[in-house]
Amino acid sequence: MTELSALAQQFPLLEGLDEPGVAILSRAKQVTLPAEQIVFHQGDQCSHYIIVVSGTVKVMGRSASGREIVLYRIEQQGSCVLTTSCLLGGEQYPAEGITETEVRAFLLTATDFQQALAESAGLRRFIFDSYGERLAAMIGLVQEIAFERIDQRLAKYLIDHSGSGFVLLRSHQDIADELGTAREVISRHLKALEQKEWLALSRNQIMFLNKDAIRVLAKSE
Amino acid sequence: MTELSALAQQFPLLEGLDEPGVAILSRAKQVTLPAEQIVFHQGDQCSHYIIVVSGTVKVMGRSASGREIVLYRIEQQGSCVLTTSCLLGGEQYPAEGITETEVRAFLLTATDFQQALAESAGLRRFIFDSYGERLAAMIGLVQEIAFERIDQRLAKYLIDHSGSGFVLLRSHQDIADELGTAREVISRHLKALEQKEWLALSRNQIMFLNKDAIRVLAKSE
DNA sequence: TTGCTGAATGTGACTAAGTCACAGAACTCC
DNA sequence: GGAGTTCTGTGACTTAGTCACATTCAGCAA
Repeated sequence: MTELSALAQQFPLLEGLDEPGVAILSRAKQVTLPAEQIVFHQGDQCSHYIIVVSGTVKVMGRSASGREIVLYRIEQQGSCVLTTSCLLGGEQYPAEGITETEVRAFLLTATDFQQALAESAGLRRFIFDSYGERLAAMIGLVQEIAFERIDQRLAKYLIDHSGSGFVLLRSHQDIADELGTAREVISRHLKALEQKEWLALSRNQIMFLNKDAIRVLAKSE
Repeated sequence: MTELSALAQQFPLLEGLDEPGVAILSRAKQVTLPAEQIVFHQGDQCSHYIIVVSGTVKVMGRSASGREIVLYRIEQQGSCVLTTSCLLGGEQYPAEGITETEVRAFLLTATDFQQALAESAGLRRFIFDSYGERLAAMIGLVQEIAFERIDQRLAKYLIDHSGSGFVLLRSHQDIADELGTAREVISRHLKALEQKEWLALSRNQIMFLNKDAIRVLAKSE
């Protein structure tokens, strides 16, 4: 319980959480996972419900031919997972989860999870919100893949993953895996942007020369 | 209430539903929508939670250039919607819903919906299950679009939408809109299948000559 | 029956994306 | 400073998507 209250500072969910919710969370197992750790495989049975306290978990799909695509991220400060559907439906994970950073998380058993849904309005709300965000994001992703051009999606990626910086340290393969396409495709588009003098490329590094132009490309095309 | 019990026969959810659940559903507005009716637009605010009793609602996205893709269907006998996330988060629909057949449905207000979550284990279970199925289906769809070839997806479509019959009445445009691609692409692939003598094509009609071959194509390729 | 109209389908030419098979560069670690 | 690994570049080719039409078909009206 002291540990819980230590967490509260960095974990807004806990602040003002109702009594039953606190009780359930204090029963939960707390785990710390190192970076690059596989949290669940495609095809695994789910056994626990995960609430991420800090760090990020990347959820991705993999094709037979070895291509990958990032479906979404379970982000720092609170979101949760598709564990839900598996847990309740007893189904298998349709995707793979990998920590990107060190991750601290709560693990709830199926029973505790059901109880959380039944008894804690706060947790219920939290779980539903995460679920909803995820579904909306997936709908957006489907439309992006189906309708948008790679150069625009690439621009969006560059903007989203560079924050306010002017250098992005990432290999072409990393980017291809995020967007669900082939490395060559990314290499060629990056090269085209370099020829426009919007970027400067070197091994594992992309430097922005004209970030505004990229930003415009990311918006509408 | 008499009306409710009349529904119970065809609507498994009601059978054995707990007391609070029945109370909430009996307060719900029941509506009947004609076929081809728009249920919600992309960008609409959500105001109600929908539970479909009979008929199907098709949920689809639309691109700037006019292409469409079917995200999923809200099916006969019970499933529900992404209304959930909008309702709770006060967000907008990221997609468009259209009835494919005449549809009978319950509409719950946001308040009743919250109450259903809090008080009825049966409804909560129902809502969560639908949610989970949907999310899993969307994850599958992302991977299908990102990784699978059109001919395989087309074959899958033909098999899934023809049931046990040997004729499918559908235009090429309809199929393209379902799969999120262009009509010409579908026309060409269908023609290729006709040349293999697996199909016979005529206006608005596809006849199977070798359904097993199509079935094989749908599986692995 | 004929002719009109709108919807559905066919086709060629072209651009974009994805695959395959390498070649070459750049880093890491003895 | 090699050796091995990872990353990037490139050409040739297949598949998918776009564009601009031509053609065909069904239904209806004259």
